[in-house]
Amino acid sequence: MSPKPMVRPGGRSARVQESVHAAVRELVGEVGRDALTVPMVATRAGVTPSTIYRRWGDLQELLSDVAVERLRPETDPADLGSLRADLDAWAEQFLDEMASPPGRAYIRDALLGDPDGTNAGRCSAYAAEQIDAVLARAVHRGEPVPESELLIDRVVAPIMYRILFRPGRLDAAYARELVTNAVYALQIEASARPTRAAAP
Amino acid sequence: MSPKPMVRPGGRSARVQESVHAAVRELVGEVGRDALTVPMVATRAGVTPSTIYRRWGDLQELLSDVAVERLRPETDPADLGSLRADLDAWAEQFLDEMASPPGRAYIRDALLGDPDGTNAGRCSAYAAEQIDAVLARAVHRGEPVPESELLIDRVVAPIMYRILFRPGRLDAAYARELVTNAVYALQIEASARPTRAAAP
DNA sequence: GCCTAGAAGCAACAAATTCGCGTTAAGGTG
DNA sequence: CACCTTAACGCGAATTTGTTGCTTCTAGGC
Repeated sequence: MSPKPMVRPGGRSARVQESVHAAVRELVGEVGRDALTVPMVATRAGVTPSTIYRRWGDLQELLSDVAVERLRPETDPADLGSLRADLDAWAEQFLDEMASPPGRAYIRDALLGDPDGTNAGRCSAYAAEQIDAVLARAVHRGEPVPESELLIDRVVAPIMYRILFRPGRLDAAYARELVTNAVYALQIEASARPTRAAAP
Repeated sequence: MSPKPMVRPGGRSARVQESVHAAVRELVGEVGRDALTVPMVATRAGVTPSTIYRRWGDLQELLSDVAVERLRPETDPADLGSLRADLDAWAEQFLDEMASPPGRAYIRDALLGDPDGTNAGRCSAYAAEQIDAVLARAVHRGEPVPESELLIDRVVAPIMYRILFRPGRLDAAYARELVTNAVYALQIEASARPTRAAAP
């Protein structure tokens, strides 16, 4: 389906892939994402359109590819000494990047040209890896930690849902609030199950 | 941008809109969503292609339109006598509909051809309305209720996030779990703080 | 240094999209 | 109720985009 599975790792194929990706990035900056066309990208990349059609199928899958590439976090989450601080910082940065206009565009593109959900899965995996890294450090420090699934449901999901479905704005305070609630749930769980629980 | 904002409410425009929507629904069933083309829809609807291009811009925006129409809930949430029961039932049905293959397809389409987020906003509004209806009934019964924002963050968002980004399955137990946790948070809040009760 | 096969180029073709312009018919007005 | 105004539709030509069969190239294996 996605005609891109195994690009020959080296050689001409790799050069073409890189050249096409670069062309997309340049042209998005120059003429805007909406004015892009496959022939335009092909010309800039110095390849024939049929090459792009054969390898990516259509413009959307190509853009999806490029978008996922850009959504890949390039740095590990900062280590600020405590779970809470790490999560706050990570969530704020995550929200910032994802809710920014280019971030939103990348998310949309990634979902768009993705018939089988591969690219979407990759995006959620990136977030999960970052969270796992933070949790692993906390475990190493001896702190109690929540399930990473809980953090995905309570922090990542609401942010993404609002970005995709709701018009309103998102600020760092919201990210911290989500983290607070998630961690608060942890404290409850840790202290006692029944109705009454200690306040922080 | 979306050339559909003010359709002349009655008369020819309305007939064309209905005819085109119907053509899309029929053809999706007959040839499949991926084989659809604008000229094909136009022929079936008895309209010229340029009409569709002028009014919807492209196939994606048209599909987005049709998808939102289909995502509109057609019935009020059931009244089972308690907040908890109503929420459980609603969440299960919501998950069922959204996570089903056609549901996933509609969600994707709705997001896809939606440059300004109007249609996405409509989707989230549908869910919010349903939840508000459930909450309003609970308030009327004198039950303590959570903010509807909390339910959106804790129940709707995780479901939608998983549908869009994660490969795994979703079952009714997951929906109930989300509701449980959201309502559990309410109990904590209610016991730790004084207020927030009925005021219809 | 050959083979082999996947990938890219080329070119002709088919299909989709855009556009100018004349026509139709909602909805408002006197 | 006849008349106007104008958004929306139809038509067809012009342009652009997407597809396909075949050839040529080259990476990777022997």
